[in-house]
Parts: sequence; structure tokens; C-alpha cells
Amino acid sequence: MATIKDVAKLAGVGTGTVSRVLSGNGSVSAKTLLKVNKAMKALKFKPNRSARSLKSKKFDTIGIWGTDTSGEMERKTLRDIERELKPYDVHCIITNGDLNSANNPNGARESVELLINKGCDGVIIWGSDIDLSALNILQIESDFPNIILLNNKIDLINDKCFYYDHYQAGYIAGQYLIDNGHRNIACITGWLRTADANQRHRGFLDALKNNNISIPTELIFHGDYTFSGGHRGAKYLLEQGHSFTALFCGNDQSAMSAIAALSSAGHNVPDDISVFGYDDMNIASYTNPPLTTIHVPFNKMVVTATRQLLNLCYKTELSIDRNFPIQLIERLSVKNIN
Amino acid sequence: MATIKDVAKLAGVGTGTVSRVLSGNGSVSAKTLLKVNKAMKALKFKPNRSARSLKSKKFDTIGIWGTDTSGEMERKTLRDIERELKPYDVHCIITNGDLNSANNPNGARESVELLINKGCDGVIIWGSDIDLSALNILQIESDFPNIILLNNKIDLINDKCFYYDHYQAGYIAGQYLIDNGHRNIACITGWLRTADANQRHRGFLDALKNNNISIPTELIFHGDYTFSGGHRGAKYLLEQGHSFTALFCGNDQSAMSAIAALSSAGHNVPDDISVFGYDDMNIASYTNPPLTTIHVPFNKMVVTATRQLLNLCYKTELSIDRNFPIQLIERLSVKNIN
DNA sequence: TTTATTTTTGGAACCGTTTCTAATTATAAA
DNA sequence: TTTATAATTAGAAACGGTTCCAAAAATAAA
Repeated sequence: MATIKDVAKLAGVGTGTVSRVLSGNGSVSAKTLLKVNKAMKALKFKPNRSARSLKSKKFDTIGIWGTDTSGEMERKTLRDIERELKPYDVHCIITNGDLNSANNPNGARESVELLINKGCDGVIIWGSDIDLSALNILQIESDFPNIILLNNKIDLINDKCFYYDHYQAGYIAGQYLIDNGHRNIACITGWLRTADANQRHRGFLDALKNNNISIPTELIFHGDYTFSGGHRGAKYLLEQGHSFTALFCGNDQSAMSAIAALSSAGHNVPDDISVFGYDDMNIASYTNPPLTTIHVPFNKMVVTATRQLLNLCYKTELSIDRNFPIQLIERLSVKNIN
Repeated sequence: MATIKDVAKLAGVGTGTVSRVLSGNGSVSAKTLLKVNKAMKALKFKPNRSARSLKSKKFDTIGIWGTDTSGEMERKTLRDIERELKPYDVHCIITNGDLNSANNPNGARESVELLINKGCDGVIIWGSDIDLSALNILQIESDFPNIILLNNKIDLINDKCFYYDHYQAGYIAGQYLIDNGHRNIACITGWLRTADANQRHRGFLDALKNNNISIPTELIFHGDYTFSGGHRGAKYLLEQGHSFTALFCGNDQSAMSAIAALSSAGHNVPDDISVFGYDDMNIASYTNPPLTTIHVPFNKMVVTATRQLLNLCYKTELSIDRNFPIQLIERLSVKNIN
């Protein structure tokens, strides 16, 4: 591999000159520019990233830490992030949270620190099942300010947090089911110790309460937002002996597998039981029947968060639009029984 | 950030000694070891990756290049890869193929070269829609031997290719439908210019042919393995005026969305039309009805490929088991109409 | 033309490791 | 105790860039 010295020698100039051509900082005469570019081409010169990082103390890398069960991390999201990063020649490394934070309260923290130690300029902390108290974000942030929290909120560092209003979304879902005549409603939640699952659940419950509708505890299944959790949840709810005409699931994956479970138990969706999802993932359009759900501007949020991280790490001044409107998507899985 | 010099000074030793402690190569007396470790702890020393890479010419990074439409790249897969990499302190960066190779025949190649230029020690090339001729793997490989091909096969570098027998799998699917009494069979393919889609399609067709069953061209929809492709495909097939009792889809995503389309057009799956998938992704268990499909040892293949790449890059000698058996998974989407 | 100013340039120093060499110290053998 | 051998060590050189400074070249002003 050719180095900058080889280029300098071939072009008959000093190494500093080649470097100036490379970076565009500092003046270079047209004649010299030509010579150097020719030499670089001839030698197929590619600057060595390590050498560059060593001097600049920037690694041009950001880390994404997320947990395994947040099924939302799809390739489209990754691609969108990369598209933001590419103009700055930054790449991203991704770490999955290996550990249920319930089992290893320090697991999350260790993963994030690993990412930092690996030399990431900044880190995105993402995952619906992150136990914030275990992570102790504020302490991490005081040592290492270039972090972004996705789908979570800590008041003291609000500018580094990106989230949407899960409470409102949950409320909308509950109200919609009521407006469609449902009175006996069941639900499948996520892990309620996580902020997002908790908030959408509270919004949903408050909608019921404000309409004087009560929900027996037997009709609340505490799930985990996985396919299998939704499947188990639906079977559990059917066994409780309380009939219900609608089921609110905290995410689309649970909703999809709940539909499968209800159907295989002989209940038609939506004729017998309506199902409401959450997230509006790709699959939501193609479940059978297609899911009525809450559309969440997920990719916009991720992209915005990425831009904010770029601002933090590289002093760019990308504009940040923190408006992440949620939206009710009516498809066919909820029936109006009025 | 403390450097090795700070540690050396605090411990009262030379930098070489600290380095030897760090790497474990070369002898260090017990007393010195203690002093150095204490100093490292006191200063919270973390070796600088760039400096290390600069000297070692290893970046401890591998790249994965894949294309957008291969929906299989799920977090579980990534996590499995990482688990292989972690013991060697290697991390991975991921690039999505941004471009349909039909639009930009050099796009694939450029992406892979980008990854190499970024300093990856090795690269995994993955994606069902890779147009191998555009990539010109053999030329890349001659300059940069540390590459692995996933789900593709080039005879000259067979040891660097990991794939399973799509032909056989397609054949099994076709035979299964026939064994269940189906004679009028439709199918939705992927892009046939890609090897995997092509092979499973040929296997499927050969099964029909060997049973003297013909399939009108109107009942072959050339799709793209996406949700929307499956949906469009099913609608298209219904419009052709040829009735059919079974539909073979080249992947689970198409199958799932095809079910949705068939159902919403008033056809019950499997009572009116049976649907057969391919891949056995997570969703396959939770479609409505659950999908009969081909289980493919995808994660095992990816993990094995990763190990092979480690062997190439870092002279490890991890064992490579190239047995990737496929398996028919019977669920409820195919009905026996004998 | 001479002098002052600006532009362009070469090369040394530096970033934080690893590795090598030569010197020192410890240990074993005589 | 002296000598031969082995273990341990300090520190210089190197990796491939960037950045800085002083010098050289080009240009403008007098």
C-alpha cells in the first residue's frame, strides 16, 4: 500500500504538500495540485485511517447500542443512518445488547462503555427494554458527552433525547377502540419497567378510565413485545373466561402473533375480536387482516438523532426538527361494532 | 486520556514493558507486572486503537456488505456474528447496498471497495440480489483475498463461499405440494438473475416437470422477495383467469403478503388456496395461518462464514462445518386435497 | 529596480502504540 | 567467589498521517 511519502517522492514534493492536497486546507498551486493528484492516482493511494485518527483523535465512527428485542432495527433504518453519516465519511458499528438487563444490571452499561473504549466518537443508546437506572446515563454522559438516547427521555439532557409521545399514542388507541363500540377490551403490554411501554400503556388505560370503562386485571397480559409473547398473551387472555371484543397490543409483532393465536383458536379477526397494533412496521400492512395501528415516525426520529450526534461529535450544524407526529392508521383489524 | 507513557512513568518502567504487559508477549517479572497493572488501573488506561492499528496493520474490523432487499438480516443474525467476533476483539461495520445493481452495475463493487478502503481486515459479501457479474468478485479477490461470499457460489473460490442447496429446497417444496394433491400451482419468484432465486425456482419447476405437471407462464409471477412484491404477485395471479389451488413463494415475506392479498380477495388460505413459503423466518410461525415453509440454517451459515473469515484474516484455526441441512417445516398454510 | 507582502513549499515534530536491540539484572554452573 | 547463561528491562525507531514553522518563490507596491 502506497503511503503519503511515496506519493510525495513520485510527485517531487514534500509530504506536507500532499497532505494539504488531501485535506484541502492550506494553499497549493495549480501546478502542484496536478502533479500530486497524478501521483496519487498512479500509486492508487488511499490514506491510512489509523494514522489519520491517531493525529486527529477522531475515529469517524459512531456506535449504536441496542437491545435484542426491539425488533424495529431493520435494514432500512440502518441504511437511513448510513446515508446521514456518509457525507461526513463516518461509519457506524453496531452492538446488540446481549443481556436482559434484568439478569445483568450492568450489562447495558458495559456494552456502552465497550463501544466508547473501542473508539467511537459518539454513541446512540437505543432499545425499548433498556433499564435506565441500570445504565446510569447521567454518569456516562458526564465523562462522555457525545451520547444520544433514542426512545427515552431524561430531563437533564433533554437535547440528547429523541422520543415521541407514547402516552398520547396509547390514549388515541384506547379512544379509537371505544369509539368503535368496544367495551370489553384486553391488552398485551411490553415490559412496563421501560419508559415507552409504560407510557403507551398508561395512555391506553387513561383513555378507558376517562370513558368509565374498566379493564379486569385478568385481561392485561404482561408481555415482552416479541412474536412469541404476543402468541402466548392471546392464548392466556382467551383462557381467562372474560370475553372481550378488542385487543390492544403494544407493538405490531405482538399484534400479528396474537392474530395468529386468536385465529387458530377459532376466533375470527376482526369479526369476533378486533386487534389494534402499534408501530406501523412493514409487516403491519401484510398481516391477515392488515393491522390497524399507530404510525410512528421511527425512521425520521433515528435520522434526526443521528444528525444531532454528528453535531455533537463533529461540530456540524445540521438542523434538528424535533416534531415526530404520530398517526392513527386504519386498516382492517378493528371492526366498528356500534 | 492516559497513554502508555503516562503508565510507564507512574509505574517507573519503560514503555516497552507496559506494552509487554498489555499484550502478554515477552517476559515480565511478577513485581513489575503488579506495578504496571496498578498504574494502568489508577490512570484508567485504555490502549488507543488507532495507534495500535497503525503499527500492527490490523484494524480488528470486518465489514458486511449486504443489499437492502434481503430482509433476512435481522438483529439475531448480527448478534450471532458479534458473538463470534467478540473473543477476538474484532468488531463489524455494516453497509447496506444502496443501489439496485440493475441501475448501477458498479454500485455493488464500489460499496465493497469502500469497505476495504475503510480498513476492514475482511469483508462478507451478502445479499440475495447481488449481480455477481457486476461485482466481479474474482478480481476483487485477487487484490484482497479476505472476502467471503454468502449465499453465492463461485467455483474457483469455493472455500470462501457459503450457501445451501436452493435447488434441492425448491424441489422439495414442489414435490410436497404435489404429494398433497395439488396440480394447479402458481408461484412467485425473486429476481431470477440472482443465483439463489434462480436455483430454488429451477428446483421447483423440475419437481413439477418430473411429475408431468405443467405450469402456465401466466401463473409465474416474477417478484422481488419483498412484502409488496408478494402482495402484487398474488393479486396479479388471481387476475390471470387460471385457477390454482397452491402457491409457492420464494420467500416468507412474499408468502405472508400473498396470504394477505388472497384473503382480502376472498380466498381462504389454505381451504381455497395453499401457500408455501421459504426461509422459515421468525414471522413464518405467526402468519395467519402459520406458514409451511423450508427451514434454512441461516444463522449457522452466517456464523460459519464469519469463522472462516476470522481464519483468513487472523490466522485462527476455527473449525468449519459446511453442512447446512435444509428442512421442510409443516405448518398450516398447505392443505392436503387428496 | 528595490522593497514589502503574500503565497507556496519542504520537512521536522508529533500522535500512541509495538518491536527490536543492547544493556542490565538475576540465576545457575563451575 | 567467579563465570556463563537466561530473564528482564529501558528506550529508540518505526508505523503513516497532520500540523506547524521557517524558508523560498511569487506577486504587489514603492
